[in-house]
Amino acid sequence: MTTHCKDYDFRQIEPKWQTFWAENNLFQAEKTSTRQKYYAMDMFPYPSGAGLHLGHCENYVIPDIMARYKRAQGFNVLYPIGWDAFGLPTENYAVKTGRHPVDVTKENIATFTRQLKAIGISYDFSREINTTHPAYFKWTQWIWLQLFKRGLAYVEDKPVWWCPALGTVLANEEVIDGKSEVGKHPVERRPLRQWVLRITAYADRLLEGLDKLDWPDSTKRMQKAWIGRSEGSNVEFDIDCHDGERLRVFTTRLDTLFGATYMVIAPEHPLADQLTTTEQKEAVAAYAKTASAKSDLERTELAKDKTGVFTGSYAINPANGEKIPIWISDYVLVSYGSGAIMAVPAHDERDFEFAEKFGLPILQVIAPQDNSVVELPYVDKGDAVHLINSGDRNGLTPKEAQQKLAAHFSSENRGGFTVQYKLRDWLFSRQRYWGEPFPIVWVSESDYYKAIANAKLPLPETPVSYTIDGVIRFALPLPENALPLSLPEVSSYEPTGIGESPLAAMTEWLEIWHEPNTGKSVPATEPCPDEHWVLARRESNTMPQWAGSCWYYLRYLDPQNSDAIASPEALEYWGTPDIYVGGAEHAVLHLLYARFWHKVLFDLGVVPTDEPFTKLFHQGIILGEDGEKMSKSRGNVANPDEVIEKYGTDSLRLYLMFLGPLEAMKPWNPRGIEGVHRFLQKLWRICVDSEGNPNPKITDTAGDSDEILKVLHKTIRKVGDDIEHLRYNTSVSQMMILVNQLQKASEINKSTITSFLKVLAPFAPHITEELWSRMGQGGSITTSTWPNFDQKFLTKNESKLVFQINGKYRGDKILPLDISEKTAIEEAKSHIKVSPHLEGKEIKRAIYVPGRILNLVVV
RNA sequence: GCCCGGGUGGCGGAAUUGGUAGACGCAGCAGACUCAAAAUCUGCCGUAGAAAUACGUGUGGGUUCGAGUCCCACCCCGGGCACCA
Repeated sequence: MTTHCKDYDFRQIEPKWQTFWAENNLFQAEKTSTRQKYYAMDMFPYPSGAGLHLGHCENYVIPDIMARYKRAQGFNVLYPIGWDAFGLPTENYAVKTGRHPVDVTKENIATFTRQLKAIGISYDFSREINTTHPAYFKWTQWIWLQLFKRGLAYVEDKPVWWCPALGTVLANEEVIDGKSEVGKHPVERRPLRQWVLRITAYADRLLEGLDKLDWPDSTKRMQKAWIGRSEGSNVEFDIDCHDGERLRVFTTRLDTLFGATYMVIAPEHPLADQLTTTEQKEAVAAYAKTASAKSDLERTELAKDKTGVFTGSYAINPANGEKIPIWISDYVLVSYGSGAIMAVPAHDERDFEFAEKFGLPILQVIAPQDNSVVELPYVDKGDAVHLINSGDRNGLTPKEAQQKLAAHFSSENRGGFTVQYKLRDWLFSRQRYWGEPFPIVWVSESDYYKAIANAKLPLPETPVSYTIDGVIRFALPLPENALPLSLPEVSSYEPTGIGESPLAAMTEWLEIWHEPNTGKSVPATEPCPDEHWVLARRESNTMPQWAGSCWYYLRYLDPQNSDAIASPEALEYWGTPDIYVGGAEHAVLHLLYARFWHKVLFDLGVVPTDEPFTKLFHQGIILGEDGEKMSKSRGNVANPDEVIEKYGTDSLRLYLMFLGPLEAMKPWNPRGIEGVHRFLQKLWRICVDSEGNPNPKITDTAGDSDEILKVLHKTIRKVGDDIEHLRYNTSVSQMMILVNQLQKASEINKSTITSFLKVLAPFAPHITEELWSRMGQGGSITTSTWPNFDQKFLTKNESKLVFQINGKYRGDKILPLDISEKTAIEEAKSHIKVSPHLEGKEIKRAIYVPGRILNLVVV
């Protein structure tokens, strides 16, 4: 079974056991089991051409150790792997090389698979998934259809990032500082027809759900901030000389209404034109033009200086009937609230700045209870302040005033309490080839009604429609049984350069006769096959890369199922991951999107729970030797293949875990790995003599010293405990302490060695398999059970008592735990190092913590 | 600007949550083995000091018999958000 090497030859040992595991399918989860399940998962990789880096290794080793540990604990463990393979880099590479993305993806996956096997990750490869396989994205499309059916998908003209150099649209996250992430080309805003998902309908549930999740606080906070729930009120202002027209604002400070001395609307506000007077037309048009040319970056980060223009119109403050001017400024965002605000310069920093710049009146309406003079803007709103200059509301606290005013306006049909979110609906389409096609076709209004009359389709209550060149088009879903809708073969992945995906040029695929019941199609250039077929145009946009990763944790449960995303039995048994490990960079995007989809699936009755990831862990970043982020340009990149070649993967794994807390940023020290490598060498020599035979000092009959047994059992307990709490670094220390002890021992009982090998196995699975086998143990250490620690070696009846005089350490002594304070003081007095400090002093006070410390306060 | 997280030897990091600061490892020093080197093993390794001892966990204060750990103020580093009314 074993190799025959005399020395620790990891180059022989590691591949040997990797093959053994694969041949014996040791990591396959049982489909059904009476055993308790444990589902470990890491964020599946995007199979790039660059291969694995150390960050990946850390990411995957963390749950691997957990999975191996849980297997040893008797759990039925599911630890799967898949590929998040749609995406721009592959498509760009395909464009550049003229190769098909499918082939490029295949090649990259082969590289990743080889590397993952080389680091000994115990994935169940029989459940491997790939988001670009039609059998997988059939279900991505199916989920999308369910969203569509529930009215959660709609179409909108939205300004998006367009990169002329790349000839494509980019996602927000692909734009950094006004430039494309790839190639650093300038980008600009362009309105394009987009699919949008109504994630805002789930804002409250996404927010509330966070409370019960075992996630890093920082990530929960980020999601909370991203959702940005804000409670306030709507108020509608009448407009002077525009009878019947009202301007609605959202405010969290309704109590300051009397101090609203002007209003501001966003440049894109729908009433902007109407409110602009003839005299102001030119100025407003000029302002709107500059504002729209500004990138988001300029409008937010850089534009500290307020700009704006007067519309010429006035609103009536409903609190006091005052006429107040309506301004246009880009410090008001059209996409939040109603795109208009009431400006209260005395109590809002932004309004204050604007009013100062344009000479608008500033009226203080909130003052401290004692009416002392305060500096403006004054933003306090607690119970220690009250209203002034507010007519009959004077003297109220902000809270009281808000309630009374909201109730008043509500009765007048002029507003009332409401909630706003920062969260925007999710822009869900990309103008790319390499993504999931949308399972809909665009048809005329009459064809739509004709089609739905006889076909059984996942239809929304209100049809989704869109006007192209004055012609209205309706989104007709494909029937579910027509899925998957695959990507057509194209001759070129070259972007069209006109803001459309390469699919838009695939006329044969795009313009079709469509059979609503079956989803069958023929090119529109052919004669219409039958009278109930309709003339249709496919959607040329594709889904973003996030789509496939929104539900992959469900597909792992039952990856071959062709009738459902997974069987109800699998969904019930496996539920959701017990631990999910991945980088913090996905804190709001992937992790929020997946929660949204999961909640929709819960509402549909597809999944039994309403949260996908109950326990989440972010591994830290591995920095370069210089403490900087690893990057090719810095030349500080450590390559895992090279490290494995030099030290073996067990050393790599162990060192990555030993570096420091798993969640911390840690610099890679190429020499540091020698420490853990020596540790494994030492272990090898303890077990194997120079001829390659089992070391004769290990026998079945050897009596271990008390000291060794204590350390062994402490190690068993500590490592188990540390794994459960993801504190692997201190586990490694503890195991080193034990090995240092074992090395000094002249004889060791075999059971001590085998117990220790089991404890080390999750961290260093290859060497432990080899030594397990050389110790004459049968089978695989992978299927052995975790050792129990014996409490009798861990309970102490004596311990070191530390003597302090006035809080300073002066000596210590090993003493029974249960001695009285009096005895302890006697011991201190007779202690050779302690007694001099007591000479001629009076003991004023003694603090005695049995087994720990005796502190004598003397004068 | 706002919200988090963190500052411990030459370095990565431990510290039972208020009880000997520096576990474990890297680097370094000395010794053993060796013709020699590497590897391996043994010992030392916060600063000052011959020692006793004193001083030491970003800075300054405080609470406590006792503070890396708790409280207040400040400095620095990292992350997130950034006109969200």
